[in-house]
Amino acid sequence: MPELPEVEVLVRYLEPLLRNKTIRKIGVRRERVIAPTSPRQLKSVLRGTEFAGLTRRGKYLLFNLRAARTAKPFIVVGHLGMTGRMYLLPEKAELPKHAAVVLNLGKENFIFEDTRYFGRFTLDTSAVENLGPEPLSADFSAESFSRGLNKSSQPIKVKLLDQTVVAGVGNIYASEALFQAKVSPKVAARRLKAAHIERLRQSIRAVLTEAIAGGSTARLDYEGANGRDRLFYFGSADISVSYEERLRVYDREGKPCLVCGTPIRRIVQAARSTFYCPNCQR
DNA sequence: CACCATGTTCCTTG
DNA sequence: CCAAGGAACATGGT
Repeated sequence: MPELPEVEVLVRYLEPLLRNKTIRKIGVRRERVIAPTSPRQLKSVLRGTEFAGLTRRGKYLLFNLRAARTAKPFIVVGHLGMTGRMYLLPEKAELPKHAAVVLNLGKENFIFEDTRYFGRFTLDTSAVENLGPEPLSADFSAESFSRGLNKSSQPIKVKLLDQTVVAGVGNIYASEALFQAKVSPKVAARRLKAAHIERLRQSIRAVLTEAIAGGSTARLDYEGANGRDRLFYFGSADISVSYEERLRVYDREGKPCLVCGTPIRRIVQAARSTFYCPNCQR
């Protein structure tokens, strides 16, 4: 699931479901995802606390909690890694195979499921402190973006994945933004002209904004153990258009560019796939 | 068996 | 100390 738009959609979906609920029991089924917090530490800190709110920073979820008695606020940092999901299930429902953390809220359980266990649900907030500006905020200015790029010899596509330059862009939307801006993924970040940087900045914003409006990309529904779908589509988000259809270049190797018809190319940069149109992006 | 996957961190090298 | 490149993490799909 995880780039900024998917996390944003998830946060909006979960926030009203969690607000004011009390954590009664904490189950840690995979210690790696809470590291460096220990299971006993997590349990002693979380037990009896209430969800005060849920926000997002880059691809991270920030669970704002307050101790019931003292009302002392603190934060749990969540991250979905590559395959993480978060949702509620009835207390009696069978837990999914890869449930990493389970919080009992009374009649329902909050589930953090992650097949690859690359995600996080931890008291350690250090990862969030090194993030660059939020791409949809005024902090992500032309000056800030230029500063983030102008010293780097790395290809711009690779640099867009650097979360200290701008927070929340991942492998899919990096290709999408470059395609929309008509910027080659291969050009060294420091070689980009001001006009290109500005076009790319606007495209990053547009692509992320559109994806949030689209509701979600990867599906947020959970397939129950018995094969029945438990739907986790949210609100009035329009899901009539599929994930693949909303992406204009990602995963379209060999298919015609939607602008000029040239076959889309796939290359590997920093061990990740990049998709681009060799004609439009130069 | 081979290769691919929405991410981050750690280690090495220069 | 910094930048860059690559491996590692862990599981599943095709």
